[in-house]
Amino acid sequence: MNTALTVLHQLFGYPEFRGFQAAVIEHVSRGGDALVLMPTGGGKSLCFQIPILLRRGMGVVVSPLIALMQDQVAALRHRGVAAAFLNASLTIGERQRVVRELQAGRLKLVYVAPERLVSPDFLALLECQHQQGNLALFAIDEAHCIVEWGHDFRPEYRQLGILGQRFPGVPRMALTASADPDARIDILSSLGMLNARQFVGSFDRPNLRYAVNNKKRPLGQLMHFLHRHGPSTSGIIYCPSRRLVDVLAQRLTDEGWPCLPYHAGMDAATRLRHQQYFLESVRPIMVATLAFGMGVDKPDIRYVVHWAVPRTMEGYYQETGRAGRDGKIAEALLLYDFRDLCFPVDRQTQEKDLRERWRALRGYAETERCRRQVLLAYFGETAPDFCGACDCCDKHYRSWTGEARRQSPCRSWIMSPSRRR
DNA sequence: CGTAGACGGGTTAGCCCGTCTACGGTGCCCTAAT
Repeated sequence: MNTALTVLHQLFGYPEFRGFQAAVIEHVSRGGDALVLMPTGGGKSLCFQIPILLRRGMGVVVSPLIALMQDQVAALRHRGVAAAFLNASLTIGERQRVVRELQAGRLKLVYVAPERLVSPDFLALLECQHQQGNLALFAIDEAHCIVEWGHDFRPEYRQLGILGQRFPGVPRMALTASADPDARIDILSSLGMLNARQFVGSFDRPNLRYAVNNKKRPLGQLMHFLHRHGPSTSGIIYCPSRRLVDVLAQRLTDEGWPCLPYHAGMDAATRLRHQQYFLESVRPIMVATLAFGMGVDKPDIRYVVHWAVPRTMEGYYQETGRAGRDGKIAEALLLYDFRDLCFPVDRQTQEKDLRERWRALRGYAETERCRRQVLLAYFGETAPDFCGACDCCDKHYRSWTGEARRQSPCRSWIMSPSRRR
């Protein structure tokens, strides 16, 4: 491990490894497969970058977004590492140049989307390297995409198992910040990696305060919340539809709040501009669909509000997890209406029992117990009965009207998900 | 669940109204035709 430590010091400039980084790196550098679960900001990238640097040949990193590839490659190049990405943001000429470098063995890391990775042309390229013993490692970053996107949205995510068949002997890792025990099994079986060693860190984010308000007059509740935080505090408001994003952003703007909309129906230039404004705090409130967030690394986001229940607990954990990266107190508020639970049903949830998903979200929103405990229990983690920092634990917590936090859980008992089809 | 758009029936002018159905939200990839 001395060499890993040397790389850490000299290339990345960190004094020491955190958590189980060193254990992962040792295991993978020796050729083992691994599943790594680490909260965002826990240093996941190092877990595959260092083994790639230590092993012979080139590492292939599967990444879901061009923006993520660009960020990571820029950071690596800045440190003098021969890294590149191969994707549609490059011109044909640039792509050809990257391919030539890859063939010549001059690249240490290459980042690609799953769509390209499983294409016959790219597999043939890798085959050639494999025969020369030049494949160091496959890393599937943001591996929860296999579960969340692979079923209907980006099916290539479920074809990555081909790596184990085509390139035997090359170690593989899957890395993510959110996967419950079922999702972990799904990821590993889909990749054909059930024997991989699992490294599971704690999901707890101690500086996040969780709260749920029953949704009554949501705009009023939101305004109250925003006033409490003030106009120069940065936050994200997640909405369930593009239309609602547009309407709400306009409404808040009319009321004088410095906010901007963000969703995938907007043109690329506008989206980029709005993201830049948000990161630079010129417009500290982002009203967005779930399109906004992956790869957004703004440390001082002080709150995340959900206008409606998100689609999954993983989604809720990821979206709220974008607050408080700086370690200071941040708030996660959910405006809960039971009826919002009933709409987002997609193909993925047919596989993982709909009732299960439904029960988890409802259980979180309606619990009388500590919300942190409920959230962590979903990810298979035990936690104390009392965190002292969620609305259930904090006796002084009052919802926007000042009423006691405990409210009757609307019409919850009448309907059940089985009513749907 | 809520909503928007399509459709058909009842009429007799261009149109209102009820009912039914699909959809909501994510991003890679430019793989064929001028």
